[in-house]
Amino acid sequence: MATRNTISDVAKAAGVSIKTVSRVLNKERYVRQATRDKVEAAMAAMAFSPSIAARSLAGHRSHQIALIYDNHSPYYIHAIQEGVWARCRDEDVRMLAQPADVASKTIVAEVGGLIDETHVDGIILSSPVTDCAPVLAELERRGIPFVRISPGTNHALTSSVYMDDAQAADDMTTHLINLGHRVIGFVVGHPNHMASEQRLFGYRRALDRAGIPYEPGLVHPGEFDFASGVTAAHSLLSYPRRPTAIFASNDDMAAGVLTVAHAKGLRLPEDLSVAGFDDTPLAQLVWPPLTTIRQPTRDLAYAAASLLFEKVDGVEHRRLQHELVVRGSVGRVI
Amino acid sequence: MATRNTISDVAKAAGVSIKTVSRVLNKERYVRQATRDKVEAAMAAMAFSPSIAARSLAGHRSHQIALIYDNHSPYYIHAIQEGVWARCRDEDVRMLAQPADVASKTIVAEVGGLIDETHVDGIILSSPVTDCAPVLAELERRGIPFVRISPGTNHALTSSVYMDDAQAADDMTTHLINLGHRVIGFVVGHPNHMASEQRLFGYRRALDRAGIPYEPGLVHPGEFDFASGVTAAHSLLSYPRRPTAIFASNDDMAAGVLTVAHAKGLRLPEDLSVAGFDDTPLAQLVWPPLTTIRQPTRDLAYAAASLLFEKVDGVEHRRLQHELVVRGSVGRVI
DNA sequence: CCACTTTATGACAGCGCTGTCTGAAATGCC
DNA sequence: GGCATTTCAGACAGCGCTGTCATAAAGTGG
Repeated sequence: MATRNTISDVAKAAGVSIKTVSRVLNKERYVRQATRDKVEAAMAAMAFSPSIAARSLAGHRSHQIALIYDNHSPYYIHAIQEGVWARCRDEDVRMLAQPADVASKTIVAEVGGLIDETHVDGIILSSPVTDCAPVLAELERRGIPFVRISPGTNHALTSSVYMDDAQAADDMTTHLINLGHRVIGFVVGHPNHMASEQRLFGYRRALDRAGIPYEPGLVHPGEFDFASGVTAAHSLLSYPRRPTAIFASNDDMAAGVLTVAHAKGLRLPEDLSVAGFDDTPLAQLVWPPLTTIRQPTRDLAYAAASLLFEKVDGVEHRRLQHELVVRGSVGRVI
Repeated sequence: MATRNTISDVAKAAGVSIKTVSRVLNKERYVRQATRDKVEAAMAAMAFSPSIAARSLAGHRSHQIALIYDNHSPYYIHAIQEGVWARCRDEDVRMLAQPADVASKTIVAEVGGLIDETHVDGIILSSPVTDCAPVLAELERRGIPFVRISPGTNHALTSSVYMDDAQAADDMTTHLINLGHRVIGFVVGHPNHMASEQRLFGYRRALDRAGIPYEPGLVHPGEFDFASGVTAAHSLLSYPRRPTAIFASNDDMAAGVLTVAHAKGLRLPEDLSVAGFDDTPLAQLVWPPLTTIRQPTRDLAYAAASLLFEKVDGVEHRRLQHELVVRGSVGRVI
């Protein structure tokens, strides 16, 4: 096992001082182009990669950021990780992916420990950690920069990226209404997620605008997972005023609705239209493929990382556009 | 922003030297219980977390390991990350999740850079990085410990955890044969993954044993994604000797087959039985739910991390058991 | 009771970088 | 040309820990 290459080795090879190597590494000013080239050639020749440990210890930066999430949808996490990671890669920064549990009493200690241990330069929070008050307070207390992805609360607090969940749910509901549906079931999302409320709000707003009275019996709680979609579907399909369409707050729950409909021998979408939300890959893996809302998850994550790196003065909120994706699971009412 | 707590602060608070604090931190011998208690109380009181940077720089360990993957199934990655992460947590070690691209020419440089930058103590490779020869050579050259999850090659090289893909595919094929199927289509997995060959091998072995001749026209290439399942299904279902069952090498492709079958108006499983592999959550989100092979992904990852931490002398290969999961997508031939 | 081992603690260097300070060379301006 | 300013490069301390070595206290055996 060869011993590690250090900037001293690079300096020796390039015939400069270690400080000059450090300058090149950090893209600082005041290095002649010729010197810079020499140093870069030396680094390339010995495949030098600087020690993050030494850099964090000596300097003010660690070249690392953390992504904290507590979400049980693998698709969502995967997209979020991918987006943040891609942006980090551009910036030569390492991403630490950190699962957490917002329900745990030790979450603040865990986040604090993470920061102390790793010296991360900044943090990206994804929903629902975005709305975990103790965590937010701790981050503020420490003065560490952070950006939130799709937060539900305290929009003025810090930078964030988001999409308009209410408008998206409104769009979908309106789409259903335009196709003739008047009795539309709705499956609410997980209560931990603020987006759940937003989506419900959008559903109600669209009904209001169309002059369709809101009917609590048509709204069923859920938890963003397949099983709760199944439960909700059973309940909604046995409601006296049986819905001609069910709009689930995410694709997993919509898949649950689909399964129940299949099991009951309903023809889709003739007997029942089903709409989802998120446009996860799952939406195209079920039958019929789901009409859903495309949530730009990966792009939200990418934008969040951008915001963090740009160290925007003050606070910036960047909204990304959703999109109604029409597939086969929703049809005109007969 | 309070300035960081260091072991000097802890030492002062506990009335001992920093070295003693270090000893407690590292669970070294030669610290009296009373002293240990004092130090631990002081650490708890100030919520002290040691700097990984300082520890890696000063010592031989970094308390970090890396998980390298190149897999496009979010479910798989999620399960792998979860398993490794859980084991790391027990050990107070940080997991760095690192995506990679086995097809890239720079992958060796990237892995090398990761090691140099982060000083990781060990590495876990998941398929197909497990079989990327240049990466394996580089790790060997550096003498860094690593464990492979479900490798397809060089079983003698280093420790690994795996399941018996061939036997699992054999089990599934035999299950289909037992239900009366004689014309069984097979969708092969991604050529980068050695498991693909294994599964094909198991399929052929089961046919052989049952005395059913192997028919190349019933085997179609795939890439482990939904789209290739669709393509394969179109091809297989228009084959002159139309199969009564299609066995796809993973659930995503099986979902593709299902979709085509629905689109063609086939009744499932009466007109066509469809089997998957992996038992990802997806298997239960489609209709009919997939008969598939449960792959203990999370447990494989957990076991891999265990193997890494146990620093087993020499090489150990730990096999985990698969399971045939019977659901509604496979039926008796009529 | 003394030499010897085992247990328990501390002093101090140094890991590989960056920040600060200092000084020399190059450049601009009248 | 002379002086201020900008550009470029190096010396050196020190970040927060661990490894090594030194030293002290406590046990052990004849």
